[in-house]
Amino acid sequence: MRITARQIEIFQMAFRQKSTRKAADALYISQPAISRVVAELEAEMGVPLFDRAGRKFEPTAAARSLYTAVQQHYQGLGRIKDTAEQIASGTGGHLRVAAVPAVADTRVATAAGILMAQYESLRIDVDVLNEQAGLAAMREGRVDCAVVSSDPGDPNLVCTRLADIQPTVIVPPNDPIASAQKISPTDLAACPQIMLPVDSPFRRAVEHMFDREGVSFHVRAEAKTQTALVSMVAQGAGRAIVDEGVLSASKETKIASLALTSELIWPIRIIASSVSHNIPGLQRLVAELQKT
Amino acid sequence: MRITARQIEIFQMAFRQKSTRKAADALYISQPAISRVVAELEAEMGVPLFDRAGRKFEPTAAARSLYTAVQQHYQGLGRIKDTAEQIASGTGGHLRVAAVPAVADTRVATAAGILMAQYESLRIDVDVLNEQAGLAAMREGRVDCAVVSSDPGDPNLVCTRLADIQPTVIVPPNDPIASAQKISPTDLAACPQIMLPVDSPFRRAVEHMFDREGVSFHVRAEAKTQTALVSMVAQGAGRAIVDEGVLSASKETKIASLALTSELIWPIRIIASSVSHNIPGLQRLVAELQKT
DNA sequence: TAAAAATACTCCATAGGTATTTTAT
DNA sequence: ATAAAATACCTATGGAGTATTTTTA
Repeated sequence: MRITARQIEIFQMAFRQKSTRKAADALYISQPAISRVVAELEAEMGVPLFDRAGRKFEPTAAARSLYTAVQQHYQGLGRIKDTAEQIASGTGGHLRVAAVPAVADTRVATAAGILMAQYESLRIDVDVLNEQAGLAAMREGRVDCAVVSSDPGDPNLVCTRLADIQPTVIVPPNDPIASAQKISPTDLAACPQIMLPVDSPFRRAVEHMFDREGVSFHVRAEAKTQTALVSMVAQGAGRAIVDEGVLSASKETKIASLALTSELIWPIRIIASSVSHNIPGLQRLVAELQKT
Repeated sequence: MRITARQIEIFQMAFRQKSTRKAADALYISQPAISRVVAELEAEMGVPLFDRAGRKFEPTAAARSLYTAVQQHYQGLGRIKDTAEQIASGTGGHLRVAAVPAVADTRVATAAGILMAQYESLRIDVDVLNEQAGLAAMREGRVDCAVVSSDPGDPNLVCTRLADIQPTVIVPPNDPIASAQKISPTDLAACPQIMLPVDSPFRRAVEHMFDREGVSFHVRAEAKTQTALVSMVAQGAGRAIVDEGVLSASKETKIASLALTSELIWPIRIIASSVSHNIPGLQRLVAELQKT
């Protein structure tokens, strides 16, 4: 038995209208087309679907049964079309993002949250992976894009630079330097720092700054994410350098923030395959990340 | 956006196989056909679905999103085809039957029960309507067939005669005649009868028998269905003439049954429009009713 | 006789095929 | 050099149209 989508659509309308003429008008096709397709379907099933006694066109019991089944099981291509349109507009679908610890739970999570709040049927999973792991996950197809710091320079990958991170020093409120506006790396290094793990590019950027200034520092503790860093500082565990963005993301009040006198440039980039890059959902995410 | 069922089917396979070649083999069509249809779908959506870096053919994030949606919302025509096959074989669908009181809750209900037990997806609704009401319901399309006694002789209707009802006299066990084998209408009329309503053809058949024998009878009570008749007799309320079939259908033990010395011929027929008559589900019902 | 469905035919859009080219292992 | 995908081109099926016939209210 060979049943086509068109046959079902025409059958549905014929059943509802109980007339080939009306069904034809409703579907903007000719009356003989309805006649033909319904006859075809009947021949295919070997069962009469309409009773053409006189000039009537009444559904039989078989037609009612079929119609019920069609209503239950066949939303047709309508749903698919809707979903396809959402995917095409970037307002639907499922994106998997890898992000380095420095931004995963702040900028990326915020952007993902904003988009998901805005678009009901959009899903964005954020995975916290360091730079190498993130790029590896992308190549293995486990994520669709990766937010990292350095440009891998792979011609197959599209690399978009987002707003640079603005580093801020955070200290507990009772810290002697809490009331200052700015702080130099030398002053900062007087106390041990709470830092991200050594494999974090942001950690390396911080280390590089201290090196440049000829200042040595001590590690008080390590935390895996920026928010963990903030929590530790809020508990009075010590000082840390974080992305400015984390302060707006966290509701923590028991911290003071100061600017650094020395420049600490740490770019963030989003990497995707040149093909995936064109996917509207991803473009929306990039746009959202660039707003900050 | 114009998406066809074929595009979705081909996309599904291409996604699963991650290869145009393998998808082509799986669908028994040529490789270029896959290439073309996938390219078409991408053009239609304006979104790349596969990453053809090198000679790879890897689904993009958009493709995964679309595939998930397709899996969730599109069983395609498969389900419809299955249902259509069930309707075509008479093992599925929905039949609405009108039946006169004499047989509704006995023969018809039994046949419907047997078929529904046998075929999970077959539904048979039985409505108890007298002859005129049943035929009217059929003409108005409220039922698909009617089980009645007389042949309406309408050329648009197909009338199939089922096995005639075998009338039996039922009496309470303590009735003086309970131990007899046969009973004459005259003996029967000595006590008042419990009967079906006057509009029942079976009631008229019984009345006709008494008339023919020149015997007058009294009505002790009226009951709407055969099983109600049986219950009343079992409680000792009096005697009744019923269809033999009701005895096998009811589990009532507190009754005795006797044959009649006089003939009481009461045919039953099933009526359907000449078109509905060809519906396999109905034919199965007729076959089941004829077994008795 | 008018309205509804069926039939006869014609056409063309497209799904699919074959042959070939391109590209990356 | 080979395997995979894309491209070019051709064909045939069937979906849909117009014109017409049949049938019954």
